[in-house]
Amino acid sequence: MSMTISALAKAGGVGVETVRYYQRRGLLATPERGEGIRRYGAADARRLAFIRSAQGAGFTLEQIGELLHLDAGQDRARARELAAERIAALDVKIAELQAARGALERLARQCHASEDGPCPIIAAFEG
Amino acid sequence: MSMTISALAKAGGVGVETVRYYQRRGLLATPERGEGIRRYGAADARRLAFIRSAQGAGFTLEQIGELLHLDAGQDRARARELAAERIAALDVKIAELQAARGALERLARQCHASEDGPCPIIAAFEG
DNA sequence: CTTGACTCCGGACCATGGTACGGACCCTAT
DNA sequence: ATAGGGTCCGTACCATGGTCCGGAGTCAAG
Repeated sequence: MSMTISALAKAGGVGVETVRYYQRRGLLATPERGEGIRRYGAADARRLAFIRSAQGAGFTLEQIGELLHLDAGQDRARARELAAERIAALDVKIAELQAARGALERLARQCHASEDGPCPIIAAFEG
Repeated sequence: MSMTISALAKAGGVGVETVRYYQRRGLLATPERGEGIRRYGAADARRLAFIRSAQGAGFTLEQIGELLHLDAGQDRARARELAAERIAALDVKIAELQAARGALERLARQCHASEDGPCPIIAAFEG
């Protein structure tokens, strides 16, 4: 079960350059090249999936690096701490976005309702 | 009611350099300097507030520039279009963040519950 | 009328997360 | 064995949204 870098990239849904970038960042290992080309395995694919998944949860690559170096259970307290921080940050962000969404929707409706005078969408932000 | 650039920046809760950056981007006007220093007025402050506010709603500076050039009611259809696009994008983003939050919280609880074996927070992302 | 703070301006620099380039090498099918 | 694609690697570049720098000019208080 060994892949080339492009197979790994495809498996992770990223470009080859992105894999190489993650290697430079220390997020993915760079296997030895045994007289030829580097070969990647299932562990690399899982790690890449982890990175994309954690990224989807809003972790930065730096935080993901830390998570990765926590090395599966060695420091669960720290992992939980990072998770808690992230949850709090997500709560703030979600609330912000919901507020923005509500405001925008209200404005779009107002704009639709009155065809004359200044556009409420533009006017409203100025307050 | 005239301000210096730093008063304007302070009023908008940004740094002087940010004001100057917005001027370069064409988001804020650069008043004439009548034999001396540039002076800013309430209109500039409102415009700056608009920018920050729209930014809070997730618009990029480029989109804000477009909004601004729509010039208060000249093209309400386009303004509504931009708002609708933004609302849709916000919905997607909010859903993503909520999913991430749920997953993280579940994992943190699991991690707390079982002190041995691999840390679920780390293990889970690998799926 | 000098001193210290503020302003002006162009250009360089920063962080984040990649993406592209180019020459050398390797691998596989024909 | 040779053509084509894929890989390797360093380096440069990209977009976004700023942030800082240095030298010259300006302004207000003492």
